Amino acid sequence: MDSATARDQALDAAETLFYGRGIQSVGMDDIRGASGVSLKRLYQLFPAKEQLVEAYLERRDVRWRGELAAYVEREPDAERRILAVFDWLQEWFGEEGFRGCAWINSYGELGARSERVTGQVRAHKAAFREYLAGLVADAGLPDALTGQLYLLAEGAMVTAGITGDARAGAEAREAARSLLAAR
Amino acid sequence: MDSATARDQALDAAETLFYGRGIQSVGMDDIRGASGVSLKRLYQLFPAKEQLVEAYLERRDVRWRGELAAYVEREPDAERRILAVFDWLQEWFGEEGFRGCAWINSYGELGARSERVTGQVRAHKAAFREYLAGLVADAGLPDALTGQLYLLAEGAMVTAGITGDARAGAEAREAARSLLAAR
DNA sequence: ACGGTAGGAGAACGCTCGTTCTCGCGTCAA
DNA sequence: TTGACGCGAGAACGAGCGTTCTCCTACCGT
Repeated sequence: MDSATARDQALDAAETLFYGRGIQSVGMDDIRGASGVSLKRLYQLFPAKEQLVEAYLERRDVRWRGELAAYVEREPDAERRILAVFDWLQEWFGEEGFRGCAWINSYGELGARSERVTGQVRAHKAAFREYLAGLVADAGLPDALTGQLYLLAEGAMVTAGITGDARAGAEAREAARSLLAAR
Repeated sequence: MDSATARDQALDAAETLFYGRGIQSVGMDDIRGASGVSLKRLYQLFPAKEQLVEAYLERRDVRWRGELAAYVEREPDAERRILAVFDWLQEWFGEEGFRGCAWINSYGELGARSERVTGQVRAHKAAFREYLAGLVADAGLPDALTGQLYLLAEGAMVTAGITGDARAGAEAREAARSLLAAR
């Protein structure tokens, strides 16, 4: 097995386990068992657990935002694209194994202890907000809407995670529609 | 020192440390050091750490909702009371040592592992939502608004926690005002 | 005064887990 | 063929921590 595939398998296992059970309750040995990558190899690829955590969050960030953008781009109308964000969230909430936003959860778990994790969470959230800002600008809407839509999305993610109920997505979409209609 | 004050001091220390540094990174020994309550006494009062965590969340829940309600009640107008919720959130966000919502953070840290913590988080959020529902009903507004306002509040809490910026409170208040005006 | 009990300080125990080390095997170049 | 090397399996090490135990002191009723 070459380094690249070992890295991929390690990250696949890390993502499944960290997201599903939390970061602190997953040991490096669990990663080894789930990935088939030996401890020695794991520590060659990621000299410490924290770096595996960072790599997990980074790879997930790229994929998460990519999937969102791909979904939203299927909608041609600029204003409807904003609502498509909430449609996508709702679909995500309904997925098997959904356990809330990985970054919000990671922040709750490690934000007080790891600067690097906090940095990654902030970067991810800033990127998502920037993405929303772009959609708002493309629709010719005032930038003040961005923060409001962003808060709705965050509220929906955290609520869907805690209650396990995808209804939060629909409520957020409704609220977003009201805000768009009001301005 | 009698049992009641020992319990109070233990809970005071638990609240400061658990909220400020996360639950898992605070040991029972830290609680002892910060509270002055011996380990033996701690384990008499709370037979396991998880029960101290539960007691911490429960006491904080009562106080948090009490303070919110006391603040909101100072506003006589029913509709403005809803906005007062967001004013209160913003003041909270600006407080020294604010580190986000204790329940959201606890859920991120322990939600995947502790049924009881998950239960407490859900109960707290349900109670907050119910409180909002009461304000909405008192103002003669449609109940559909409740969920939307709730999501704004949750989004503001999680965002203020992650960014450390109280601006989220003002944005949420603005969004709430729009939603109230639209209906 | 004195035996008994509660409580404090902190050592001890056992487990988990991040990280490193050992050992043995297979591979490959010379 | 052989010796160096890479790698996997898993033991080992050391720290942290939840929980319990030991020992000693102080106070209580009689």
